[in-house]
Amino acid sequence: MRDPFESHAPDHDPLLKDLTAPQREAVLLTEGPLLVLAAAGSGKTRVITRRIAHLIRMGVPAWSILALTFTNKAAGEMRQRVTTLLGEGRHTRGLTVSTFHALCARLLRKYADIANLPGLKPDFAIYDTSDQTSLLKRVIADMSLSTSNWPPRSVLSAISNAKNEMLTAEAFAARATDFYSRSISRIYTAYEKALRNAGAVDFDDLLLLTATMLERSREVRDDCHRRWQYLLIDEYQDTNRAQFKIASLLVGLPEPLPGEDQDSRGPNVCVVGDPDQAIYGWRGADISNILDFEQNYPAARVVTLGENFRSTAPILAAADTLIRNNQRRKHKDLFTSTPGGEKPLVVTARDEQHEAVLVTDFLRRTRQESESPLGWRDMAVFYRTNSLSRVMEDALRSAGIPYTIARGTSFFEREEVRNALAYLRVVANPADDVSLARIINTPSRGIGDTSVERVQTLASTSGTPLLEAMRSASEIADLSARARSSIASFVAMIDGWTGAGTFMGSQISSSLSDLVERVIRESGLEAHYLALSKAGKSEADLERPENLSELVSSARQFENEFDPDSDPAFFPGADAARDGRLAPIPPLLAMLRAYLESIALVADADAVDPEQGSVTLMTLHAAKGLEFKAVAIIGLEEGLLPHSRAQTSDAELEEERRLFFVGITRAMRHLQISSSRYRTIRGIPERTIQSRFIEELPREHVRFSDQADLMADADPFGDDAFVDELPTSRHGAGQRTGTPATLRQSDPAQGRAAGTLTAGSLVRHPQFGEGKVLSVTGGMGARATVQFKSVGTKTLVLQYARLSRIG
DNA sequence: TAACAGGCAGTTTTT
DNA sequence: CTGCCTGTTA
Repeated sequence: MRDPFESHAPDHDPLLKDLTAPQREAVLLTEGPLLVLAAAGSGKTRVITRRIAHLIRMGVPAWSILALTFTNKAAGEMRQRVTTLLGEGRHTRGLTVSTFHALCARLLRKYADIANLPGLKPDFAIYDTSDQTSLLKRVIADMSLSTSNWPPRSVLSAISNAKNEMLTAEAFAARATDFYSRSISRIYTAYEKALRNAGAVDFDDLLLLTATMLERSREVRDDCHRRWQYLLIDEYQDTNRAQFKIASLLVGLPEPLPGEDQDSRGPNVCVVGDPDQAIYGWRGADISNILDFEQNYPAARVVTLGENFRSTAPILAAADTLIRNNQRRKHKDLFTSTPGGEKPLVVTARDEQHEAVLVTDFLRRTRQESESPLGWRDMAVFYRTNSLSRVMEDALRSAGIPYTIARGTSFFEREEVRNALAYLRVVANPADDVSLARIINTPSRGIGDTSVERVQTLASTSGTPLLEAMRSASEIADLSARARSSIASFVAMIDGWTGAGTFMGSQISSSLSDLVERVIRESGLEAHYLALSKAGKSEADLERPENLSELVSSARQFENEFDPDSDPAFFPGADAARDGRLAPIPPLLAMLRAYLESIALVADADAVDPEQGSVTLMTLHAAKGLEFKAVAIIGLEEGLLPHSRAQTSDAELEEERRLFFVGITRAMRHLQISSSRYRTIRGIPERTIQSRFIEELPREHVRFSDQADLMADADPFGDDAFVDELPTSRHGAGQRTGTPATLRQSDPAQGRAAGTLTAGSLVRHPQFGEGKVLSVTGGMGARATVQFKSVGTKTLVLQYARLSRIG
C-alpha cells in the first residue's frame, strides 16, 4: 500500500507546501471513504484539485479517477486546474471530470442496449423543462383533463420530485391512494410513455435511469467498478436520492459485492461539501446525504476545513453567529487568521427606493474609501427574489453605476435559437414529436392548428411518430389541399437535409456548421427573423438574426473542438468488443447528436461571469460559489427572507437561513445588509416586518443604522407629512395611479377622513375587500389592524392602504 | 390565422 | 404591477 506520508516531505512538495494541516490531510487521505467538510471560503477547490493531482502522481491511473460536479462551470474549472498542476498529456488522459447528468447520459447511451430499460434507445434525446412542459400539456389534453385543474408546472414538479426520490411511474402508482395523487400517477405514467415514444428522456430520467441500470445490471456495475477506483463528489450537500444511489452503486455500496475483495476501509469515495450551504432542498437535494455520510460509511474519516481565507473577522462572526441557530448541521468552527476589518452594516430604509439609494451610496462610498481601490466588478448586490432587482436597477442607472444582472434567458433559451435547435433535433431524431410540433408552422407556412390536429390524430391512432403521419397526409380526407401541399413540402425539406435519413449524397451537408446554416436559411427562420428585426419592434427582435448567426458559429466551434475519443463512458481496452454491436451511424449525424447533447447539458451559456467593470446583481442562489470584495444584501424582511413560501417547516426555515449565510459569506471585506420599512409588493405598498435573521446577528460585530426616519430632508413629500391622516379611497383615475408618491402629495382633500377611522369602523380595501377595523395606532406611520372577511387580519399603513370607509 | 382582451397567479434554478 | 395563458373576435 502506498504511504503518502512517508514518501513526500510536505514542506518541499509543490502540491502540499502552501496548504494548511487539514488541507493536507484532505489531499493525502486517499484510501477509504472521506468526508471533507469545507466551510465557505476554505479553499475547497484548491484541495480537490491537489488531491486529484496527488493521486495521479502517486501512480493512480488518471482514467480510474472520477470526479463529479453539479455544474459544467465547476467541472470545467476543476479540469482546468488539474491540467495546470500536472500539465496536458498522458498524465491526465482519461481523467473523468463531469457533471452527474453528463456522466449519466454517456453511461445510458453506452449501456442502453444491455441495460434492459424499457423503451430506452441509445440515441435518446434529452428534454429540457420547456420540452417537458409542452409534452406534458399534450399528455394532459389527451387525457381530457384540463390544464387549469392540472397546471403543467405543478404536475411536472410532482413528477420531478418523484423521480428525484427514485419513484418510477409504477412505484408512484403503488403508493398513490388519494384522488389527487392517483391522478398525478396516471399523468406520470402517460407522460413517461409519451417521452419514450418520442425517444426522449428528461433531466431527472438521466439520474433515475442510471441508478436503476446500475442497480439491475451486474455487468454494467462491474464495468464501472473496473474502471473507476477513486470517486470524488463535489457539493455533496446538494445530492438528491438518485445521485446518492448512483454514487453508492459506482463505489460498490451498500452491500459489498459477494466474493469481491473489499478493502476493510471501504471504497475510495471522497465527498466534499458543506451542510451550511445546502440551499437546494426545494429541488430534491437531501441534506441527510452529507449529514449521514459517516453512518453510511462507518469507516469514513472526516476532515474539517474551517479556516476561512476570504472574509474579514467581523463578517465571519456574523455568518457564524447566524448559522448557529440551525439545528440540522455539523458545526464547524469558522475562523480567520487575519484579524481586523470593517463591521458589517445593517441598515433600515424607509421604502424600496430609499433602500436602493442606500445601496448605491454604500457602493460608491466603499469604492472610494477602501484603502486599495475597488472596481465596480468587485461588488455585488444579492436579493431573495428576482423581482427585487428592478428597483435596484433603476437606482443604479440613475446613479450612473454600471451593472449587469446575472440571470436573463441564456443564449440557448432564446426563442429563435430554440426554434433553430428544434429543427436540428428533428433532423437528428425524426421521432421527436415535441420539437416537430414546435416548428411545424414556425415560421407560418400554412399548416394551422386544425391541420396539425388532424395529422396528430392519425399519428396517435396508427401509433407512428408525427413525421411519419405527415408522410401519409394525402390519406387524410378532411385535410385542405393547401395544408396537404404545405405538409408535403415540409416533409421534403426535412428529407432534403437528412438525405431521407441516410445522411448520404452530394446534396447533404458534410459539415455541422453547413447543416446548421442550411437549416436556418431553408426553414425560413432567417427570413422570418430578419423581417421581424426590420420592423424593429422590440430590442429582443433586433438581436435575433444575430443570435442565429451566433448559433452557426457555435456549431463551427463545436466542430473544430469535437473529439470523439473524449468519452467518459469509454473504457480503455476492456470492452472494445461491445462497440461493434452498434450499427455505425453517419459521422455527421453523430456529430449533430453530440452537439445537441452538449447544448442540452449546458444551461448557462452566459453564466455568472461579472462583466468587466460592472456591479453584479443576482439572487442569493446564484451567488453561491462566488466572492466579492463588497456585497449588499437587500430585502431582509419577513416574507422575503425567510420567504413566505418557505416558513411552513423548520427545515425550510433553516434553508432560508443558510441562504442568508451563503450571501454573507460571499463578502470579502465590506458588507451591507438592508431592510425596508415599507415595500410595494405587486403594486400594493405594505408595511414590512424586519427579518428575524437580523436579530440573530451578533450585536458586537455589526453596526445598526436606522435611516428610515432620517429621510424628511431628502423627501419633501415623504414620511411624517401626513402620518396621521387616512387618505380616502379615490375612485376612477386617481386610484389607478395611486402610487405611494402621489398619495403622499399635499392634497388637503385627501386628509378628510383622517381621524374618523376608529375601532369598529367598516372599511373596504381594493384588494382585500370589506373588513372591520380592530384597532388604530396614531403618530408616525399610523396603521390600522383590520379583520377582513376574505383574507383574515391584516395590519395596514393608513398612509398607503387605499382604504375607504363604508360604515 | 393572428391579434387582442381579460383572467389569474405570482420563490429560488441546474442539468 | 407584471407576465402568462386562454378564449374570443376580426
